[in-house]
Formats: sequence, C-alpha cells, structure tokens
Amino acid sequence: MASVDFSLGSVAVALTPRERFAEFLQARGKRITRQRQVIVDHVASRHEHFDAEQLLADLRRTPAGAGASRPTVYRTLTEMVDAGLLKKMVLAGRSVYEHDYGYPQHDHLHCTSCQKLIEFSSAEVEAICGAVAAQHKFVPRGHRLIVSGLCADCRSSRSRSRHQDRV
Amino acid sequence: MASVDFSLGSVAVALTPRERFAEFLQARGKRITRQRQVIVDHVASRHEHFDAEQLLADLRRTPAGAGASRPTVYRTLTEMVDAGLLKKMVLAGRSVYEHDYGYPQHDHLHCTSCQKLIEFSSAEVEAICGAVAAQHKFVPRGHRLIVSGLCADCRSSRSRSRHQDRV
DNA sequence: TTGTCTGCAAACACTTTGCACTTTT
DNA sequence: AAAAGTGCAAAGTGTTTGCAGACAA
Repeated sequence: MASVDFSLGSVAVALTPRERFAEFLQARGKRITRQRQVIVDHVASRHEHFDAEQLLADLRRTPAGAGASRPTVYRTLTEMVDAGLLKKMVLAGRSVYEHDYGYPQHDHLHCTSCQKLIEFSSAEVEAICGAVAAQHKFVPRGHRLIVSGLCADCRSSRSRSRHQDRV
Repeated sequence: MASVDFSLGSVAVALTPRERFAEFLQARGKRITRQRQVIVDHVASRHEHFDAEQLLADLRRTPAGAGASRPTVYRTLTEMVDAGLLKKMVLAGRSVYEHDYGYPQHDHLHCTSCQKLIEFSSAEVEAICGAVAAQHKFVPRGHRLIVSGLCADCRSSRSRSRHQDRV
C-alpha cells in the first residue's frame, strides 16, 4: 500500500486511495484519524460492491476496525464519495458503494432476483449522455445506467422457487 | 375518463388506466375497492412524477380521497407498479413514481440541486441495453438511465446560494 | 490548546406490518 | 357468508444527529 504508482483495472493513478483521501481531508481542514484510515484501507483492499452495514460488519471482524461505530462508517462513506473515491447508487432500498477512483467508468446489469451486479462499459452511452445534457442546457456530472432483469442463474432457478423482486 | 380509446403522448391505448387496473385486479382475485379507484383516477389525472407522501397529501385535499390512509396508498402504488401502470425509481432517498402505461419509454436528466426531472428518449440506449443484456445472458426487464447534473436554472443560481446535492 | 472526531443513544424519514373491523364478491 | 381490504397504531429499515468525552493538529 506504499507504492506511489499503482494500477487498477486499466487506469494508472498516482496516489493510493489512502493518500488521495488524506489529501482531500487536509484540503478541507479535516483530520486524518485512525478510524478514517482503517476504513479507507479496508475499502481499498476489497473491490466488490458493498453497503454500509456490510462494511461495518467486515470491519468489526478485523483487529484494527473492531470498535468501528455505525455513525463513523456512514460519515466516512459520505466523505469518500465526496472525495471521489467511491460512487454510491441506491438499489433495493439501500445505498450500495463501489470504487470510483482509478476505475474506468462503467454501468451495471442488475439482477432483481439475487441482487447481483455485473459491470459493463459503453462509450456510446457516454456519448449519448453528453449530447442529451447539452440539448437541455444541463451541466452533466455523471450518469447511471442500470439494466435490470434476471441473470442466467436466476432465470433457471426461477421456475422452481419463488423469489421476491426488489427494485 | 370513460373513453375506450384515448391517447397520451404519442401512444394510443385501448383501456383507461382505471380499466386496466380493474382488469389486473380481477385477474388476481383482488377487489375493485373505492379506495383503489380513487387512487388510480387521481394518479391518472396528473402526469408528473410524484412520491407516496405527495400523493397522500394530494388525495386528502380531494373530497373522494379525504380519508385516504398511508398504508393503502403505499399498497396501491405497489399494485399499480405490478400492473404496469406506474414505474418506480429511487431518488434522494425516496421512491418516485411516474406513468408507465401508454407512455413511451424514456430516460431522465436529474438536477441534483433542485431535484427536477427532465425526460428524454433515445432509441440508441434501448439498443445498447438489449445488446449488453444478451452478451451477459441476462433476460432484460427494463433499464434506467439517469444523467445527473445541474439544470440551467441551478447553474446560474449556484454561485449565489449554496445548495446541498442529494443523489 | 483548539477545534474536530468519535461513539453512544436517540431521532429520523420512509415504508411495512399486525390486527380488528369494514367491504366487496 | 367468505375472503380480501382498510385504517390505525406500532414496528421496521436504513441513515442521521446531538452531545460529552477523546483525539489530531
């Protein structure tokens, strides 16, 4: 975690997430606390989508994060989104986070049965968003495309067991 | 609301929303109650996006819906989504509904400052979703594309007053 | 030392549920 | 009469906040 230049996916970045977060905090007169470090590091070490409760539970399983509190986790997640480290999306009623920093822009396929998320990217979508925003005099800040449906696994098990779809 | 063939936007449909809902309810052995009728009619009479609390408040202002209860509103909205009359999306922490029945597929520009929603449609987006789903062996059921940013109004007022962006 | 952060408990907003009573069928 | 629906109040979720003590700068 001490490297000055590392790569994730196909994009190379200059600072580790931890460093970038520190930079962000300092720029705002916020403090680099043990808790915030533990949280960024933990989040940076795993690359999947997660929600606040999951993160909290995971943290409490580690020695460093054993005493993590819910409010701090929520507060820090918000800061990480502000810092551009994470992206937040709302699925099935709760906030789901994913890495943003150093990751290429992408969208999602969402299985409404098992809640699985599959990533994909499309330059066309990007282009369409820009064009539409311009047409409406919008300053675009990002977009979110979620194609929902049934994944291959759930499609086959669908006939056997009954599931509750949650959007 | 008694016509058998009316048009909304550019699409003509055979049944009024009320009729379609009745059909849906009957098909499921559910009952056509006064409350459900009042709610469908009210929703059908307004074409904007709304949330459950707004609808409840609006209903209570009408003679017919004066005694509307929160649970019934929530329950009926869910049924209307199931019936294909409404679409639901989650923005800034709460569920927002819009008409689905008889309306052409479209996506949204979302102003993160004033929460305004602007609709647009794009056949290309449609095509991309289908293609991507196929690639991942997904059975697509729909998609949601939200381009977020600042609308023209908020862009100009942004420098004067401070706003809180909510995603 | 100064001002931010943390953790706790309590508050929150939105939504759902248990239940006795009312209504549709 | 039987079954489903309603409204009330209460319980849930997921998330946020007030505050006293803890801690980085």
